[in-house]
Amino acid sequence: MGIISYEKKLFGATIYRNLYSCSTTSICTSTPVRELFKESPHRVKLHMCDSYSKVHHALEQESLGRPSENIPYGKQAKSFNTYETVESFCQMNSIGTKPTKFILCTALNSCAKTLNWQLGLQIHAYMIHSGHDDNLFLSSALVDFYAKCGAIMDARKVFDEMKTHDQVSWTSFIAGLSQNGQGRDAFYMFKEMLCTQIKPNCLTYVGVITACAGLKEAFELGLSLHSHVIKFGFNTNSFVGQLFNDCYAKWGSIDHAVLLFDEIHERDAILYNSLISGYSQNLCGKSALELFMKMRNNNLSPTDYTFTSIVNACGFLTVLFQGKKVHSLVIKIGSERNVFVNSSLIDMYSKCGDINGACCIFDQTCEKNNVLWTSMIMANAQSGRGSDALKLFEHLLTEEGFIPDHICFTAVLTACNHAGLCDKGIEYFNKMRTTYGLFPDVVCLLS
DNA sequence: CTAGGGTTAG
Repeated sequence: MGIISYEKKLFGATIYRNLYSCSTTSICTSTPVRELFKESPHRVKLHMCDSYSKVHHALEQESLGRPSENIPYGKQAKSFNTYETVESFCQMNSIGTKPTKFILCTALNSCAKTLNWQLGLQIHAYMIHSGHDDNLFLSSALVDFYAKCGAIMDARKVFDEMKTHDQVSWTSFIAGLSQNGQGRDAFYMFKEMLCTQIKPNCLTYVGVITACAGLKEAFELGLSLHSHVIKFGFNTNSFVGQLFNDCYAKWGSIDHAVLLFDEIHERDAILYNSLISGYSQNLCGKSALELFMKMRNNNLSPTDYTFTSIVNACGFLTVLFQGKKVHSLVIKIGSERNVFVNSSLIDMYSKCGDINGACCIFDQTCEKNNVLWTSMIMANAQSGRGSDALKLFEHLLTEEGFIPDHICFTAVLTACNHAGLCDKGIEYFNKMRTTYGLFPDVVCLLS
């Protein structure tokens, strides 16, 4: 891993920076910008820039790409605006206009949404350079930016260095911790916030509930949070209601989830998706299908999320006719390229015994990933095509740089079992530990 | 004139 150095200019400020590789891991281990400003030859230096033409060129080479086609339909318009914001900002920069704190705030917000790490860093640099770094709005936006880019340590540093905190900065940081898998810390920060004068609002609750949903002792914490929410009257907020709905479904209390669902009167597609997924994950396929019909009767258009869960339910119920009907709707709505939907479809077709249907979906999917590949290996394995499954697996290893996980090995071992290739199975079982560092339980081999 | 939120697959 070599050291890559780069030079960036923004509004007359030049940043020199050394990075260990430009992969996303550098984001997590990055040095906070403020540190980089210390005068040191190998660190960042700030001085006046004489050529603005270089700026635009440098920025063009960065991650200012267009949003990919995978962005969910509903979010696309918003996302384009965000990209346009970044572009206008860069144009402003190239003609030498100085940005105001309002513009910086909007641009930083767009950087957070589009994960534009390089530009966000430069804005932070400019904030320090121009004395905007104690602005509450900008600091909150910065906390959000770092957290969204996965640099939670940097987010914490910005948060800690703020002179005063308000509702938004607390909420941004709590949400950031939660999004970075530090649910426990998010919960502690929430408790700390309750000790201050700043009162939480519904967005704060969204952050802390999401955090709590991923924890081991979630149920206990969730119940106390829920009573807290009811006490302060936030239970009528549809976001908060939906999250609890989701939590109860995740914890297996599907009855609780249904009660909550009935209490919410303004039901949007996401709320339906959430309960349909809850039914599907709790193996209540029939209820999932019924709710799906209800959703359609209410003129709510199904999304990729809906299809993924409902196809899953069809697979569980092994209702091929229903499954095919949903599949045609998938094509009609235009979700046939979504990798989540297609993994579910492959699984559904194979569970219903239609291996050719599964193969068709697999062949038609342009952007494949580990889960989709594993679905296809499993589909072959369970349809008695053990050797096809292994052929696919070997092809992926040699041609596609595929790194299998333990679920994939379960599929491979199932294939060996069905094809009667006991020796091969033991060979893979050993490879699992030696080559991939996966520690299987013996059940894997026995299956 | 500027900031923060929810749902999906093997």
